Amino acid sequence: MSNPSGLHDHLGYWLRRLSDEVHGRFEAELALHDVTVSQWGVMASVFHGHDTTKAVAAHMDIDPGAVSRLVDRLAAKGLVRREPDPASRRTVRLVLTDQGRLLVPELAELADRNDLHYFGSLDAGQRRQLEQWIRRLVGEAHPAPPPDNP
Amino acid sequence: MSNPSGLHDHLGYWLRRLSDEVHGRFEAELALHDVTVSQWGVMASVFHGHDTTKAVAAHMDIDPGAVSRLVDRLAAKGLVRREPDPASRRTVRLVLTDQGRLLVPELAELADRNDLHYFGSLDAGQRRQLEQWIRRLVGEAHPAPPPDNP
DNA sequence: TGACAATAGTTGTCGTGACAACGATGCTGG
DNA sequence: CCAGCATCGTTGTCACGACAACTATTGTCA
Repeated sequence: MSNPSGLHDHLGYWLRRLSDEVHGRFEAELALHDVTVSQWGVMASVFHGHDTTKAVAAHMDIDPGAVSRLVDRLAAKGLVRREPDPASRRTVRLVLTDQGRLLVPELAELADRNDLHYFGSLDAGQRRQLEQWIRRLVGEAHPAPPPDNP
Repeated sequence: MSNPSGLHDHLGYWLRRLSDEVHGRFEAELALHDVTVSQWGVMASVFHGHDTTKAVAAHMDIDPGAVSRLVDRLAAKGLVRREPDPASRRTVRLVLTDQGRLLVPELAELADRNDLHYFGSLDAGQRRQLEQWIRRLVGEAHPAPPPDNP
């Protein structure tokens, strides 16, 4: 037995490895549309009704600061717009431009295909099992942060 | 059915999510020793005989450029040294300092515990199954780049 | 109501990793 | 032998995400 343990002895390493690969391939596909994976995440979030910096950050599980800068880049490409919220001057409403809205289904298609490309070799049951494990493990270690109750 | 698909509909998303969490918690543990996860990766690699920029990059599956900068930071902390290779002036030998070598087993211990913290709720069989799937999926999409045959 | 706390968003700074360009060195075949 | 190619390492540049500090606003409660 090799003491101390090495990189490859940890599931965490293989997890990152697979995650990076899936991400990397998707990134390459999206590049043809001049969009990154994270940027797609923002667009998809807004499309599905998470139209605020905070909401997008929560949905994507990343930092609001990161979202802010992602929106900067999407705005520069004319895919997303920031609009004032009539109800509060503190919040910013995120809106897809026409161009952006048209792009979303196309990119979602790519996302679906990418998922299938990587997990297609598992049968439906295995895939369900894998997803179930992952979703269970996610958050299991959380001290359960209370969700925003509006 | 919601057309188009959203973020959470993809296994790739949950994979990244779990990977980030495992990584994030480990990062916090390592921070007490003033080391990052990637930096630990380099130290562990060197400890186990991958004592070259290229070798470390291959072992960690990241860019050689990234390794170079990680070594910069580790060198600044006095954990790793760059030494000339007697056999070739083109290669750089990476060496753990005494301080660095002493740290490795301690950090490996943390890595082990972190893995257990996240995957400990799966029984041994499930854990084996999960690792087997992940390792199979990694590289399955590769066009199989020929490894360096020395 | 008016001070104080909480919240939304942005920005500064850091470490990371991909990709590409580059310089230095080593290798190989004519 | 040496011209040209391959390889190693480093560096420039970009996008990303964490954390923290800060501004502007909104909410609370005494």
